[in-house]
Amino acid sequence: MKPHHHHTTHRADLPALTDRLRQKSHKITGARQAILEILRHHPHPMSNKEIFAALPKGDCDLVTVYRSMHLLESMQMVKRFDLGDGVARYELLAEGDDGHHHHLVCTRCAAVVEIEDCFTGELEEKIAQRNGFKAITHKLEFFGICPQCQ
Amino acid sequence: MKPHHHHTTHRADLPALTDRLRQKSHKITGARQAILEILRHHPHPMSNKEIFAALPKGDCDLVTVYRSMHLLESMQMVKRFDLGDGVARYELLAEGDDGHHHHLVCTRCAAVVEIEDCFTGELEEKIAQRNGFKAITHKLEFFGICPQCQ
DNA sequence: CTGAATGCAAACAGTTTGCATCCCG
DNA sequence: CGGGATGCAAACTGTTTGCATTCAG
Repeated sequence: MKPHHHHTTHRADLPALTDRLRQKSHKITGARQAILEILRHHPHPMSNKEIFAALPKGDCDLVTVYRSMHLLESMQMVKRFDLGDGVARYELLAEGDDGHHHHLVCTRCAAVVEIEDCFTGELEEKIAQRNGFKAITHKLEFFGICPQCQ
Repeated sequence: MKPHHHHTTHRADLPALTDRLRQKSHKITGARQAILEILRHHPHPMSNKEIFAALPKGDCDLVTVYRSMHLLESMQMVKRFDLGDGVARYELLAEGDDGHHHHLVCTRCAAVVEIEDCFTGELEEKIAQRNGFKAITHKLEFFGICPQCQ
């Protein structure tokens, strides 16, 4: 039985992460290390502003967070999620992980639960064929009221 | 066999639409009629700016479009969709229709196809129970490359 | 006539960009 | 030392708000 990925995937150590930067000849800067360190300790999607706020005070500029997240996304070291407000949020990806999973978001308190379940590939294939589309992907997020807020 | 809803649902005539405004004692203004008329003739989700652009020149202010769409959404006369960019888009709803359907969006040309299929309610129930959430809903959108763009 | 609806200007939030300076490799 | 990375200011987009004016009922 293949071990569950789950949140252990977020626990790659910092050297392993910076190595991935080095391999693509990007510089290992203080800002990037600090950002990766934040993401490593945070299992749920974080917005740029949240990352910035979590950073040791004045560690880098908010703009640098934006630029870093773009870089990390293009390297597939993080995955971007849209949770319905117009705010980009990111989660660290394990190497080789495509990060395909979904979230269950409380509409009252914004608590987030990771969801591994998904519908079968058949549905996607059917939709692709019927409409002649290729390379189909999907975005799926669940919303509801969490136990605490009920 | 129940007749397919599909886009015929968008074809309610203007008087029927304005009646729904009247019933809730909202005023039937030129701007609102013009906006409803645009939506009626447009089967796919439209952004505020697109609606504004489609309006007979200078028919109303962009701000009025925003305010009108909020009103129509609160009355459940339109449904809001998020297609992944941070832009709100709206589709007219038939009376009593909850508008639950999804879209298949071309990532090259932004063409949109309405999708009626969805996964079974079982999945949602399972997720609700497992996590103790209530009143679960979901947002689901498909992305791919349309026949023309391939 | 009266409150709801509108137009206009301005504020806001999230994000991107230009440019001079800085610092990793 | 050189080019990528950063900070700062400013632009940009989508959206919201305040306020005086207008108009549907």
